[in-house]
Amino acid sequence: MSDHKQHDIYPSMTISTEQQTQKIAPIKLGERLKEIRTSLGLTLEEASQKTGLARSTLSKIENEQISPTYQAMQKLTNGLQINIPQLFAAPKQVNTTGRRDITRNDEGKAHPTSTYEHELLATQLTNKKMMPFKSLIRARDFDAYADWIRHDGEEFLLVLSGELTFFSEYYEPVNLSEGDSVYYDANMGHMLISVSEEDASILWVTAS
Amino acid sequence: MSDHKQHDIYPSMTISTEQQTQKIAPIKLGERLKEIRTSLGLTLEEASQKTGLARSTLSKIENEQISPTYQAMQKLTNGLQINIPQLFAAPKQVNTTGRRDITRNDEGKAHPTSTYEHELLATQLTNKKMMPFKSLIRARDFDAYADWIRHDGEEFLLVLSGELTFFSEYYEPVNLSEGDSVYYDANMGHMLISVSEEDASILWVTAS
DNA sequence: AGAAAAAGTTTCCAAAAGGAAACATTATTT
DNA sequence: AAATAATGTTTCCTTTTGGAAACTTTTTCT
Repeated sequence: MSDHKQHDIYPSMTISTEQQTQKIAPIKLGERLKEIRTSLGLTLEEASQKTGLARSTLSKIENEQISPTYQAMQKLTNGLQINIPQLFAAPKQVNTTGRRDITRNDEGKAHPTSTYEHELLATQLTNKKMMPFKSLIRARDFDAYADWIRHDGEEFLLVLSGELTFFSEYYEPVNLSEGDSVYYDANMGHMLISVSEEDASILWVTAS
Repeated sequence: MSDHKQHDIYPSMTISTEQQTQKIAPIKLGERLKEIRTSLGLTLEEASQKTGLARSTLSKIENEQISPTYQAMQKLTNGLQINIPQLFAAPKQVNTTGRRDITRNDEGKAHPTSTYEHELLATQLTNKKMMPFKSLIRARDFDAYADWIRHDGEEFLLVLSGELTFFSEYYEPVNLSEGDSVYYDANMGHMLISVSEEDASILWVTAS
């Protein structure tokens, strides 16, 4: 399946693709190292023994007098039991807080396709970890789909009404009724087909 | 609110805490750099201009003949528009695939508390990005809670039946009816109270 | 307070990194 | 296929790093 096609069938992806890019501060390495060392309660001498770097070298790094080589940085991370991103990541992650977005029943952002009728929820918020939406499953037949739907991340769905069949690449098809739910890896091919009289309605939440 | 108390009230956290630790391979820096450079379609000369590092230096780094200094690595990441973790992270993240967990209606894992009656979903799967559960809101009063509920991550909830009031630290209380949904940062204090005759039932999905 | 010990900084030098240019290899053009 | 251009590697040399030890500052003990 081409990427283009995938977007046609699975428009939500363009939205759920909001990547939570790890905030990486171009931090002062020296300061950071000193923070780490002192928070571990280590003296330069102790850190020296743990890392195999000379006491003097550590001092110079902490005071930004030299720029350590990758080799030295590896000794640091190994010796102090931290990973490299930690060395650069600012200690406190930018924990977003205080955001809230209410979506009233049926007042989501419509996004119809040939197979699903999506209603995107919480569209006022960007940079979310999850992308929730309700969908009406229009597809009634396997052939409605060109190919498996496949995309990054994990997906959870809950049947709100009606009945449907959940097809997936590595499992037997399974019928789901109101109240049933599935959690699955979205890069495993999957597709849904309504089997009740009315089109089945589901809640879908994606995270990648 | 003490952490301990929070866990009493909010048992799901112990589960949703499954942290997706970023897999970090102690990778061969040279190989990785070459991968990045070629994938950008750059020659050593072009990369040299973008980064400000000599062509010869880049060559030596790629062939593991020298261990670049932090300074050099900063020039690399700036010039090639990547972030430092990217330089170390193995290119292909361990994309789990093929997992699937069905939870039939009312067959989740019960987890009652004084204020909520949780039914955890998809409990067969570990290391999930999201933690879904249905909850019956038993609380009828503000006082049922010792304090705001607050925890890491983001939360999405959809009212399945009944009516409830959503209290949060920075917003006016708001009433939610069947079909309404909210997305919010979970480290903003929050709590729910049923206001319909029957206890309200909701679907909750947490991601951190 | 003074002595002793511990922690941190600076100096000095050997070892390694980084750059300019020569050299080698691969692709492109005539 | 030879000539040319482009890309990548190696050499040579300067600059910087990293370590041992001297030195300074801070803490602890008498």
